[in-house]
Amino acid sequence: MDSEKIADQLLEIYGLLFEKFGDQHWWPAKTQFEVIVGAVLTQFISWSNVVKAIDNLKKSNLLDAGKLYECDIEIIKELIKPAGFFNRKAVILKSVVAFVVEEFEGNLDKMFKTPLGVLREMLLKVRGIGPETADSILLYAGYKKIFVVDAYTVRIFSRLGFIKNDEKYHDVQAFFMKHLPEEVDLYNQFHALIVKLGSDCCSGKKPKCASCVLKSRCNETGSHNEC
DNA sequence: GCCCAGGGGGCTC
DNA sequence: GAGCCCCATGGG
Repeated sequence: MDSEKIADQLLEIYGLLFEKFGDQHWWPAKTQFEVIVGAVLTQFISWSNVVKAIDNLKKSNLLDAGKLYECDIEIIKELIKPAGFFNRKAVILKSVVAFVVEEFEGNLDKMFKTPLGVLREMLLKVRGIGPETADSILLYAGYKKIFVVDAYTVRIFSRLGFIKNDEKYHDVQAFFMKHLPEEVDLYNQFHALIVKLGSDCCSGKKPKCASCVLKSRCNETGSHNEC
C-alpha cells in the first residue's frame, strides 16, 4: 500500500472515531505538572483509579514539583494508594520531581524549552519512565509533536493490517508520525480516541466488537473477541 | 471471587 | 534480545 493511501486511511479512521466518540479533551488535568503526575500514576491502571490518587495529592496541597520533592516518600505512598503499585510509583514520582527540580529548578517552561529529542532522552533515563510515559508527558504536558503509542494502538492497528502485532514501540510511533500530518492537536486527539475505542470495545470479559466502529474494517474473520 | 486496567524494570537464559 | 515475573488497588 502506498504511503499516501495509508495516510488517507489513517485520517479516515480518525474521522470515524471522532464522529463516534467526539472530543476527548485530553489530558484530563488542569496543569502541566498534573499531567506528569497522572502519566506516572496511570501506568497499567485505569484512569478512574488515578483520579482518587491525584485528588488526595491536591487535598494535601502536594501537586507541585517543589513540594513533592520535599515530601516524605511514606506520605506520598499513602496518598497515591488508590492508583495501585504505590511502593513503586512513589519512587518513580520522587525520581521525576527530582529530575524537574534538579535539572530545571522546578520550572516546567524551562524544561519544555529543551529540544524535543534531548528532553525525550533525558526523560527516558529517569527511573520508571519508559517510552509511553515519556511521550505522554511530552505531548500532553509539553505540547510537543510526538505520537504516543500504547497497547491498544498496537492491538487495534495490527488487527487492521497496518502494522505487525509484535512491532516495536519506536517503529509503531514512526509509522504514525510518517503518515499523519505533523500536528500536536491531531496526535493528542488520535491517541485519546484510540484509548477510548480500546477501553470501550476491546477489553473486559465481554468484548463489544459488534458495536466497534471499526469492525467493518477489521481483517479478522470469525469471532471478534479481540478487535 | 475473579478479571482486568491509559507500563516499566529486573532477572534469566 | 526475548520471555517471564513482579508491582497492588479498585471497578465491573
